[in-house]
Amino acid sequence: MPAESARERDPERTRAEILEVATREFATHGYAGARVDDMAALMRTTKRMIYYYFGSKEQLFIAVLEHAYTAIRRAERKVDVEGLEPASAIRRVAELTFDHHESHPDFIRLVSIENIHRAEHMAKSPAIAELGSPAIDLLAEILQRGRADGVFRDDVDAVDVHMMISAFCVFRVANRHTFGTLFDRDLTDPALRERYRMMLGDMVIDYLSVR
Amino acid sequence: MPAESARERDPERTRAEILEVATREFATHGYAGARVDDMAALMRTTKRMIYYYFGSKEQLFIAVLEHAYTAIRRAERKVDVEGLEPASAIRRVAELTFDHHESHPDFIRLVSIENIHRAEHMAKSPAIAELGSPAIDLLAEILQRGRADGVFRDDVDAVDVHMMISAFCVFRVANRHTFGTLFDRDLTDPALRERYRMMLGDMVIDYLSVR
Amino acid sequence: MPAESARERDPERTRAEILEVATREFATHGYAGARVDDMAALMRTTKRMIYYYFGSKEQLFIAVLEHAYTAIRRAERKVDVEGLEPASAIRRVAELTFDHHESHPDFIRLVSIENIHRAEHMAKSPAIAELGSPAIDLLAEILQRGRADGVFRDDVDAVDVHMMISAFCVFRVANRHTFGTLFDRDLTDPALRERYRMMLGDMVIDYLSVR
Amino acid sequence: MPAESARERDPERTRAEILEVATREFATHGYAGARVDDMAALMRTTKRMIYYYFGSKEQLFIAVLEHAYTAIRRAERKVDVEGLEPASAIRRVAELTFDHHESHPDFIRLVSIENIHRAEHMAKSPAIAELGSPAIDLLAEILQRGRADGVFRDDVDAVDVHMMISAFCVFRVANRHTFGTLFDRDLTDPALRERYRMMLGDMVIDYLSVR
DNA sequence: CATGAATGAGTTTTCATTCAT
DNA sequence: AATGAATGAAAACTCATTCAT
Repeated sequence: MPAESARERDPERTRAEILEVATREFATHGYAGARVDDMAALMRTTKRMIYYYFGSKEQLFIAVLEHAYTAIRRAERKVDVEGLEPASAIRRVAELTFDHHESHPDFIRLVSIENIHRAEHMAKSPAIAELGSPAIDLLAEILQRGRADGVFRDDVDAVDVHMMISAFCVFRVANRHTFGTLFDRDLTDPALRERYRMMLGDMVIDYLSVR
Repeated sequence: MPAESARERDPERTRAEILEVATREFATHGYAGARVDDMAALMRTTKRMIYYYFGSKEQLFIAVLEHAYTAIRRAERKVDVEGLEPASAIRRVAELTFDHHESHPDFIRLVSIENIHRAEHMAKSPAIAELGSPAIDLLAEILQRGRADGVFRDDVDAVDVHMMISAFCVFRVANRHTFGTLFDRDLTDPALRERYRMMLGDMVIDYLSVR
Repeated sequence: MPAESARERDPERTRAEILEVATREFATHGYAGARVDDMAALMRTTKRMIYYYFGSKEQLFIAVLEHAYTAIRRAERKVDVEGLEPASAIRRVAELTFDHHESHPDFIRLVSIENIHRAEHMAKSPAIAELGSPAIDLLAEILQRGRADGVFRDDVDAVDVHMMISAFCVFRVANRHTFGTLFDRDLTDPALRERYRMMLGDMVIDYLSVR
Repeated sequence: MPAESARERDPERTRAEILEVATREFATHGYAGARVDDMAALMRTTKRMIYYYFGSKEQLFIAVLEHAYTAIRRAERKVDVEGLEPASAIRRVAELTFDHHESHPDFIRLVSIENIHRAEHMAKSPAIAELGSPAIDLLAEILQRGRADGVFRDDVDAVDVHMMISAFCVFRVANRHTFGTLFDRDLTDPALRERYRMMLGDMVIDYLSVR
């Protein structure tokens, strides 16, 4: 067994640390604004390792995106709406998205950044495409139930609902800085969290429900 | 009639051209990713003039933000909801935002970019703060009317409604690339435009209306 | 009589103002460090005038030097040592230099700056050469008297004495910053002025006097 | 034996070479007048390395100052006046300063330059402050001996004497260009060196000695 | 696996000077 | 006599990436 030196000899852990630091740096400064040197300075390993494991700044960014999307897809797969009536089920899916974005602001920022770059990096990642979209599948299923029950309108599909939910959740986190500056309201103020969480659910349900 | 020489003597025009090209470049590549050299190459004037008029890349970006926000605030001030009942008035405000974002994708991108930078540039611009928020004022007025008529719920304020509207409009444009890649739906497809425009109005009205 | 516009129509005064501002800026920042733009910003007239009157940054600097040297030579010509015995006369010349340097720190700085540039600008100015050196002439005369009286040593000439005096006076002002930082003594502290003034006189007289 | 390749792998040597070239360039052209590009052109390494090792032009200049002051302080610590009577000891210290300045004109120029900048760079260097002032300590000790012997006046301290010595030595080197131009005497002419060296000693001793 | 040193090509910024009016 | 706009050349500084060990 090798001596426990300061320098890692654990490839998995080294890779994970690079990914973690890179996620933070890309999310904080954007793709072009992030510095490979700065990342290296924040690691126990050296800059050379970033290239050793990931090849280039761009590939590192792609890996960061893959990692972030894998996490949210995993969370989506865990939602359990069994036994819930359609409206409550939709609300639960919406709240899961709300909560995930609340607790993963870096993910939101990475998505904004990737949109600035027209999703060009994501397009290079087969891994992300392969993740599928559990939330869409789930929403589709709930919508169908709701329509069968006659409680949901039938001119809207799962992708639309997902868009509506995401728009609300993403905006609250992604645009909080300009919004807060312009309208003097911190959308992520913990004191307002429950209120916005409920507003989201109401908004989606009110829209979907046949009156 | 003056010859169209390389050497302009029209400061207003020079300034305006710089601002126009800079808006495009910043919107396209982000703050860090935009290149002052590239901007210069796209102008009739030279890079030196950018510094002559704006002092630095950062101040240029601030000027670009000011210009963009001035435009949307001006549009907001022009909305006329006189004679409309509250629900229709709200819908009109929502549609104005929808239309402005539809026709100013660069503005949306600049806002995303500025959020990546935590609104730090905007904070340095007194001009933006002084623009006020005509949309908020207008929404507040309509909401009050609606509540007086007993048709709107009373646990939501103008800033909330503005957020709800903006979230939908901004997301559709700002996140269309990742959304399109992941869910295979182009949110800005002209064929879908009317549908989303109506969805937005319905969403806001359904949410606001007392049942 | 022309209207009293903000813009000068008094060439002499414009020239004088440029020279005054330029002296300050060159003295403050050095030759390379001084900025033509900054000078212009500190004037009532514009940058173009600097070129109109002086042709270039270098010629402006030369004019500044000429102006400064003219002033000290004029002061030197005014010293009156008639009726004073040699030692007192020498002391008076030394004190004149001391006082002039005390009250013209910008001159000292310009001289330091010109030495950094190996006196290359001064060499281009016939005007400075034509000023002569009243102090040297005066010192030569006093030295001769002193030697004739048998009170002064005879292995030293006027240029040496001038050097000795200048070294003391110039160093005190020119090197006060590094000296003050390193040895925690402000050589230009007004409280120490009389002391150093006397030290200078004693030093020169003690050295010159035959024991 | 390693080949003399363009790509050095000897950081100590690289750093030393940068410092050496930078000293020359700053001393020759002043702080603002020195060009980082020019320095790079004079090295085996590239401009990028200057920033790699020193971070900025200013920090490079500070390092140059530190290096220069370290050298003179080291020389001062080596003076040995044991067994010498006070007057001879003082003379030896003065001559050491004279000789060091004679052989380090770049140092003198750097000090002039730093004074043009009001010692602002030096102030940022803790290293320089920590060097202490061996010459002052030594002079203090000799002065005390001389006063105890009744041969030295007692109204002058070590800092004053150091100033007097430095003024003479520094002026001769620092101001030789303007002085030479104006009075047609090259103060650093080798033929005059012994004469000025003796003049300095005489000057200090004559001044200090009780008659 | 791991590393500190090194680098070419670019990136922002500055500056003395000149032009058209 | 005077001016605001304009500029080419150069300056400081940065960055992703690679090399020798």
